[in-house]
Amino acid sequence: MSKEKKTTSDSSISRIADELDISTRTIRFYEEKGLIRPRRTTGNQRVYTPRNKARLKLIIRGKRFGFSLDEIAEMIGMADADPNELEQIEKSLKYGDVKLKELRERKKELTLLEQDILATREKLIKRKTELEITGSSTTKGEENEHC
Amino acid sequence: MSKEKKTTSDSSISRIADELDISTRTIRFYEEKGLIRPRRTTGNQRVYTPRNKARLKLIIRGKRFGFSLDEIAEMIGMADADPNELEQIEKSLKYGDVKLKELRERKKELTLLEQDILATREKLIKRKTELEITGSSTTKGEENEHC
DNA sequence: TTTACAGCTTACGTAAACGTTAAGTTTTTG
DNA sequence: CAAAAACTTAACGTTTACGTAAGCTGTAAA
Repeated sequence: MSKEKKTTSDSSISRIADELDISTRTIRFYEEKGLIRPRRTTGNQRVYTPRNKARLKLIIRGKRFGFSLDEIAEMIGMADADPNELEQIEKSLKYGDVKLKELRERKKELTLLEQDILATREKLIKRKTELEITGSSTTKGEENEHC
Repeated sequence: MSKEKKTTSDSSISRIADELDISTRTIRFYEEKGLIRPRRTTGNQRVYTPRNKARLKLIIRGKRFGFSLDEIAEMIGMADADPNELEQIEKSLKYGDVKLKELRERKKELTLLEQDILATREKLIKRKTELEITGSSTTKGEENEHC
């Protein structure tokens, strides 16, 4: 009976773009790639539900970890994938598991990267202190290698 | 007195490429960008020390987190930056700190992403179970939205 | 020594992920 | 109701991060 829900929280593409700090072009691009599929008004303009917005956030988050859009698509499921197809569900599940593993791998690497940066930091500070103490005439040798 | 060290562990570009599972082109490209600067033989061929190799690993690791090569360069320091320049050191330190913060931010988001995928997983499993129980005639309504 | 392979530089090609007009439609607002 | 703001599709432009091929040189093995 109540088919049209003016949920108020639904918003236009530019509002969403503002809120998520991305361009409208980017949002449309993600739609082109099949990552989202917002409803349209009678005038063919895009309408985004909070659900759609959450999905966009998810995409953005995935991107920050170096995943390509294609990878993200497979991770969170294409917007036009039929959720009634068992086969499709199985596939998504399997892919999700693989990605979870990858994700945890990266979690470890993240720590390693952090340590690398910290190590570089230490060396820089040491070198800095050296320079500050010895004044400025310490051009010993021609060792041109550093971290 | 002993200037030339044939450290045996030093290796050619193709060996390194193999070991790190990247192309020689990629390695040369990183050099073009100023990220590494290996020594050369008298015949002008590139020689990579373990140190150089470690640096490459670091670059690769950074890339896996969606950092651009330019960002990585600033994070770990350009290969041709003069380490005697105090100003340069200060700059690198500051940038490193910024990146450390970013990195920790991402660490948190990584967990969020993980949870998102787990949530999707749960829903998929639920849906799957539903489908398996009801046989195949559950086209209730036209709810065409999903995670 | 010769030959074949690995490496070097130079340079054009390409895919991904948008940016940027352009030209027309819809919706909002004075 | 008409102007202005927001939206639409379409298409070409741009940057990043390499791929690939050409043409030459150095180097290891027969």
